[in-house]
Amino acid sequence: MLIYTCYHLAEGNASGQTSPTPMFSYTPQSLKAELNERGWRMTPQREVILNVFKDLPEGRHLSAEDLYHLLEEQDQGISLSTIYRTLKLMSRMGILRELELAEGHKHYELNQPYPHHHHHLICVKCNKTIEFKNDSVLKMGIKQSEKEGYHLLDCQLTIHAICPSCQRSLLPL
Amino acid sequence: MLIYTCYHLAEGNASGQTSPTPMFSYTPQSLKAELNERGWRMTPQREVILNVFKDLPEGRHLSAEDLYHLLEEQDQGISLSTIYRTLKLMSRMGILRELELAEGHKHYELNQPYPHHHHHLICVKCNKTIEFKNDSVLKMGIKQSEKEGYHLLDCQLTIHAICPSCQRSLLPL
DNA sequence: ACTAGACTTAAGATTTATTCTCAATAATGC
DNA sequence: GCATTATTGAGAATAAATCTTAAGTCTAGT
Repeated sequence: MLIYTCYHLAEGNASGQTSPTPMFSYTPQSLKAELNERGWRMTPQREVILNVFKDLPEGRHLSAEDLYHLLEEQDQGISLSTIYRTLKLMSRMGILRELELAEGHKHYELNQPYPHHHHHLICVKCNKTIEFKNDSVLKMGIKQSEKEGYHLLDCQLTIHAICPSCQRSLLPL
Repeated sequence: MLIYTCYHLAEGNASGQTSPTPMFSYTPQSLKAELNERGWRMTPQREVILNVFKDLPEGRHLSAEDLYHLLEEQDQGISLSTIYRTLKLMSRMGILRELELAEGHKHYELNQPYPHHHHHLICVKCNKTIEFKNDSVLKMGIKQSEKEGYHLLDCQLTIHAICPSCQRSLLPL
């Protein structure tokens, strides 16, 4: 069920790993399998949330509130506590990545493997965000975590900067 | 007063830039100069906070609360609002970098230029954090922000992973 | 299938980091 | 020096995220 793993990029994939494979494309079935393996359970809520992220167009990401309202509109309402718990769970499993983009709250997106894996360039003034890809960054993340014996979940290069139009603007900060 | 700028790493430094130089070593004097240039003011509180970070050993980083208590102990107490305002200001100026390490709150450290610039590998279970250096990541950050015409402030590769001992542990999540 | 037991959910209260408000203070430019 | 205006301090206010608890539901084992 392993579709693309980012390890394809690594030279000496030291695999043999039994623990969850990072940056892997999940289906409801594989999610259930992995949850059960750890004594956890699949629930309709978890499936709904996984599917929302799988259907999200590339480059879209959601906050907990966003997801809550989106599901409410679709009459698939899930409580906010469950949303928060599930986002955290799926991030820790490597299914979602937690993004710290604009101020104040986290956003989530599917943790896509190579070649969809990408990074963010953020304007600290207007919060405009540009996504960009860079395979060598991912390679270095893999190398570094292997070197320390860590099991990679996510690897993101975040660049804080000031965009051209904000450089021109006279607004403070 | 420019000591090291990370642009030394870049090939075609397109400088001529008048706006604040990123990843530059600040002194109270240069901070005052830059504040005044923008119509802002130097204050004793800002100087105290800058100095705390300059005196911090490499690898140490502080939360707003940490800084508040540290200054309280040194009888240089500064109000929490001012702490928060100053940390944000200095991050936006590129003096400090905002780190999203453990859960729940931000940490700050001096935004050191090459060759002190570094990244973080974080265990999502125990929050153990390893710093590592990688010049090419910085180079790519510079390249990417130049390409988009952004003015670089900070560039950090954050790797979320599970450390060896947490891989062995049976604890949930 | 059925059942027991453990995990999960919903709802709302609660916590905690961070921002906001506003009067008093102090840095800056003239 | 002085007027102007940014900044501070104190506490109130906000907002994201977590916790609590009872009720519901998934899973493994019979």
